[in-house]
Amino acid sequence: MSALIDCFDDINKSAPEPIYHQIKQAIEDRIASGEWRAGQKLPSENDLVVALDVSRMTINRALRELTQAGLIKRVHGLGSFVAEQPRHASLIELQDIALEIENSGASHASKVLSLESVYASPTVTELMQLDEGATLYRLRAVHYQDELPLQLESRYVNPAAMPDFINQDFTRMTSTAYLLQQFKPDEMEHRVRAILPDQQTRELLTMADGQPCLQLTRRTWKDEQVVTYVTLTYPGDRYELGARYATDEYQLR
Amino acid sequence: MSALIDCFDDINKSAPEPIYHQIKQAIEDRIASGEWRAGQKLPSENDLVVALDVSRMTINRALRELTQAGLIKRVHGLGSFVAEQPRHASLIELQDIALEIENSGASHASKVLSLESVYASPTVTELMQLDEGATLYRLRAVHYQDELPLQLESRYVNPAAMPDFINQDFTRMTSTAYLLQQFKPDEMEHRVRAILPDQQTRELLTMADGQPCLQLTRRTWKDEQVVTYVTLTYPGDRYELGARYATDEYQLR
DNA sequence: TAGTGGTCTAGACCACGAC
DNA sequence: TCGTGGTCTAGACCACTAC
Repeated sequence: MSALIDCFDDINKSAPEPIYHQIKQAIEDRIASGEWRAGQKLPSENDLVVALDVSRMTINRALRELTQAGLIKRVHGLGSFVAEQPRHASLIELQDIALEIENSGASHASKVLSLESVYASPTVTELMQLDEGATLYRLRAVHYQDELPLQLESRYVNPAAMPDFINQDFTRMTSTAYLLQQFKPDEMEHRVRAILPDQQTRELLTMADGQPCLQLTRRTWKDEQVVTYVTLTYPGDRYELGARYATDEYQLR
Repeated sequence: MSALIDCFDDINKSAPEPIYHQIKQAIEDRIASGEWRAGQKLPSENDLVVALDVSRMTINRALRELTQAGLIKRVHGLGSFVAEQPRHASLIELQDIALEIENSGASHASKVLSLESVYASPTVTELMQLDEGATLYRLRAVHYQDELPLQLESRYVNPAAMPDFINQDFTRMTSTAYLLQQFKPDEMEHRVRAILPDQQTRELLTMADGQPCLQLTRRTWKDEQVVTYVTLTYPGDRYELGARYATDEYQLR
């Protein structure tokens, strides 16, 4: 067990970051990197108390929150284990389309249709809580899964929050990857609809006549400000959104 | 402040239910009942320590988890407050369609098309993790918003988990309300698609030709067992799914 | 019986917000 | 300055699991 514990050298008790948070992060990293595999037993709370020289309550909080996040499973009397299935929850998580496609074993490519500065329409002004006459960055792009178009992205970005957005090369990195690297949203809103695409959308997604699209719109906030408003349109016969999770983490009504 | 606190008489330290959980429940109840309104200040942790005669760590855990659940907001140095907007998150929460419709100010009605015991098809057998040749309860119903059909419900229920399901009168209570009253799911899975409805579905939902449907399928687990598998089909032009939430509560990747 | 996690206590120090 | 929440400690008792 000591080999598992040695790697916690990076806990710094005098850092501004709370200790329980450092512990969570360290464990998350080890699971994400594959160093700790699904089903593997974690060090016990007492092991960690000794190894890290912190109180058991602190360890307990870190492990409890990891359980709530679905990363580990705990069994009373037995121990803590890396969770079997990392839940896939694209409905409620921000996931980079490129990663999503590549994780499924396919190859991702994208084509930027336009990246420009535009005046906000009244609708967008309201949705993004802007002042009248504001300018916005607008990106339109198509994402391909193995040569087949899978997603049409139409994104507005608030220049006040992301001034460099317009200078990026989004053929090299997706807009989602760029934005996630720039900020962590405080709040998100998702809406999902079934629509009939207009002719342009149908052509961009190479869809047959009469086929429906799944359309997801998302707004994200940072510091009470709408940073980005994006509409993602998918061919109905090639894509579905999904989410699976333990219900402890959510409020039922 | 004492008036706020008096109502916590129902905390029982020797009950099997953990104290922090009883406190959470008591506060949830008061918010749900409207007794505590949005924006209202809660008693401070120290107030509650004195009033309930429990340790501050216990109070803190209850309030912290309520914060994670989005029911209250806490401001360092200021206090705890009932959250402004009860998030609407029908994408990730189980919500009774009748309540959802009535909360929007419309009237709800439903028609039961069939409620019967059937042999599980191979597909359903796999989706519900059953043994071959198992029998299931199946409910088909249409839900109306102000006379206009809004949802077609096609539900399979595991009789091993819910033996009395087939004896209920689902014209008086929705299946969701019944099931939520019977159990709290451990785990849920959602999938969302855009589809073209078949003719029967189109007629049941009184939809125009060529219009798409939004289709949500959901499986819920209790004790490692699939309890119910439901397909909810909505007219694409009359319904959208939505969710808004603080991102603290979720894992980003 | 020994090891595990679940919960709880009674203190403590600190940073933040309002005054 | 005072009251607030954020975090942490060093113990404790208990229930569960495996042996």
